[in-house]
Amino acid sequence: MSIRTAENIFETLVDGIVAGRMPPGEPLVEKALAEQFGVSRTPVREALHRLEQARLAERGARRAFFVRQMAPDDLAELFEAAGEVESGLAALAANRMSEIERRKLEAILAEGDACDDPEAYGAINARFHDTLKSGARNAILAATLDELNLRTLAWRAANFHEDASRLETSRAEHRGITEAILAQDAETTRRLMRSHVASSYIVLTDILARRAE
Amino acid sequence: MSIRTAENIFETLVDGIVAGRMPPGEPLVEKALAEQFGVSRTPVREALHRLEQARLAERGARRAFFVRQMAPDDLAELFEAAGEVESGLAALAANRMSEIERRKLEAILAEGDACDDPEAYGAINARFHDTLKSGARNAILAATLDELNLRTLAWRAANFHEDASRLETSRAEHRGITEAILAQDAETTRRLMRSHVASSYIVLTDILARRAE
DNA sequence: TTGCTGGGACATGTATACATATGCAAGATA
DNA sequence: TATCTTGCATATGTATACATGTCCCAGCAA
Repeated sequence: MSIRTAENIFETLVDGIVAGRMPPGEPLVEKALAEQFGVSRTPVREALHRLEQARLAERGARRAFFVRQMAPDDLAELFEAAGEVESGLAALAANRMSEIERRKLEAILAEGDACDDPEAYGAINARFHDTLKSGARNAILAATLDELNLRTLAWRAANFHEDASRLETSRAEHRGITEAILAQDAETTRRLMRSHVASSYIVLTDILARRAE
Repeated sequence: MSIRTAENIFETLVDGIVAGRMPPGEPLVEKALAEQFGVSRTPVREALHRLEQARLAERGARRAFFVRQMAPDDLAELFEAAGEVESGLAALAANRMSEIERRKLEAILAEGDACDDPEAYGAINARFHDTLKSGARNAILAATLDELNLRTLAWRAANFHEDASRLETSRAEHRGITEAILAQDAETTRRLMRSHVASSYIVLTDILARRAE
């Protein structure tokens, strides 16, 4: 695997941050990264600027780059924002999903019910949310959610891994959302999805609080 | 006014696009812009990449940059997305605005009622929306709306200027939103704001349709 | 001891030269 | 004549050298 383009470098860095290999606060120095990837500073520089715009990197003294560090308040805002956007998408999806997509959603729900492995469930969970996202027929709003989720992912990865205890709750929430969508009840769908995202935020803060003890 | 930094070039280009001086489809060539601004290609290149990320520029053949051209469907999606985000912000604001902010909102409303100049009303309108945006206490969601609005602004500027006929309708919608906020009724606020944004979209498409005749 | 000042180190910012890719047109060939 | 090839024009992509700005620390003075 040879990294030669700015695009590849950007993706590699995003992956490193989202996966937690590059923890918040880690310095990102153009020259060092250039040597590491075997390229000049130019493409690295471009990748770092894109990271900054994606809010995955921030700048400190000497305008130096670092992997972004988020305060707890920022995290609350981030999840709240993601909740508003994703619940908007879900409400649109309730009105617009095709019969085939509704069937697919039910199938994914059933798959989740039959799954006890947290890691596999994570993949099913992603497909559930992706189905709603594409069912909303709004690529711009979907891209907006993706941008926000990239940041929540980065935070989660740096702090904790999937928790099996939440599995049953998540299943129940997904079931409620699915039922609201099948009933084409947009406002109920919106409310339940907002609550679902908020609930995942609460789980996260609980884990952090327990760890702090 | 001497332009020397990438930041300044970016802002200058954004302003040119949003104000409609650089119409959709206009080619953005690194070398030509560099000469025009009296700098090298490097900062221009950086500015163009930022424009691309802000979705104000797009790339065509030879990876060349152009001022972004939006299809009517994209415009519908864009306004729908902005409506979801801004209505979310408004709903949050209904629960969170301070007494002082509520008074300010009423004052701005009264100011708008007493104003008949479309251009001055535009400024008052902006203050109305800004007050809600800051009242929501979520900087991330507010920034998300700003990004989307930059794109709607670019589109509007390239196509039409403020229309006096909509003034009375806008006033009535603002009044409804304000009343819902004073009543701390988040869900009504959300609904009215979504409808308000949709209404401005309809006005825009009407103007375009009439022009096409 | 404390505070100010100047220089050096180090990071990003910019300029410029060269590399690469692609669309287009002209010309050769079937 | 139609098509394929080849070369050029032109745009961005990358490498490298130099410019700029700021933090830090050493050293001197009050």
